[in-house]
Amino acid sequence: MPELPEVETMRRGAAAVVGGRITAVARVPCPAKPITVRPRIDVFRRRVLGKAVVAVERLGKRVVLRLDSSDAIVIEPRMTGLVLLAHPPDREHLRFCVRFRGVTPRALWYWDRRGLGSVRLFTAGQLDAALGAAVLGPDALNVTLGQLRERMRAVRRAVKVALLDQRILAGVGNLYACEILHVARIHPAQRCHRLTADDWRRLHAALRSVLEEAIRYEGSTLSDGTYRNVLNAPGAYQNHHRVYGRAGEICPTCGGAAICRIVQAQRSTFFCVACQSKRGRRKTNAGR
DNA sequence: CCCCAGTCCTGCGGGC
DNA sequence: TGCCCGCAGGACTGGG
Repeated sequence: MPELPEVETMRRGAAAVVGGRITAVARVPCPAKPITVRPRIDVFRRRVLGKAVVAVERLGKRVVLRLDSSDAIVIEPRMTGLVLLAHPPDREHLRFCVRFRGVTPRALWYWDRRGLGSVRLFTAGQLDAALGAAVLGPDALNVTLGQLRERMRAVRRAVKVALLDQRILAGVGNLYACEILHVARIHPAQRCHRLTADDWRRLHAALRSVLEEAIRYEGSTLSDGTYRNVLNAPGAYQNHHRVYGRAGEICPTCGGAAICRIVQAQRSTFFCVACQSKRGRRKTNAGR
């Protein structure tokens, strides 16, 4: 489930193709239902052949290859997509290939077991319309405390659900939302408009620290083993998860309570009732 | 505004 | 032992 740390790891790896000139693009014949590629492959090919990659960027949970034509190839891995420069986990789920001259490695692959992801070619204008600041919130790694507070405070939803909304903040998914709220000691069902000034400060600090720590470990490879970096090596942050997937285990922070699992917006939320009490952070419980 | 259910998709593991 | 169902959830859509 690539979220910001996994996609950032892909981006850093894929930056090796900057300067390369595209010599071929192709869908890879795959027994499963084909992934979404837009526009049609013949049009896609005509627009990118001979163009050079000038930058590899990340937009939320997407990898963007900027071309010298001002077009951009946008790879969206969704649940099980991988950007690879070598050694795919298997051949049968390879979906798309871009070949280059002038750089090593000579090819970039898109691999996707479940095939929920996509590869799209956008003009600069299309990219702004689809993924510009009016659509996608500020990046979770760069957002300021003030931006975070103002954007999230505008909704009355549970803080965990709001963190997953890419229009409010880009990059956080289910796993890291759980981890961030645990470090921030905020109850995931707490409503955004009820958070205190100190809650916002801790949330902002935890956002940065958890995401940066996860990037240092090259993301999380869960028990299904899907997530890999561009060289097909697993991440290591799963060994440092405090709450995600650990229902019933003792909280590593307080050592005094078991981690609970609840469901919010049809997704699993893991948290510690002791560390992340709704009442515990407040000066007074009057009225509750 | 907010919430929910359904959609896409495959692999895996729990339960019988 | 083998099979089936449910679950995993990111992004999106439509209905209440």
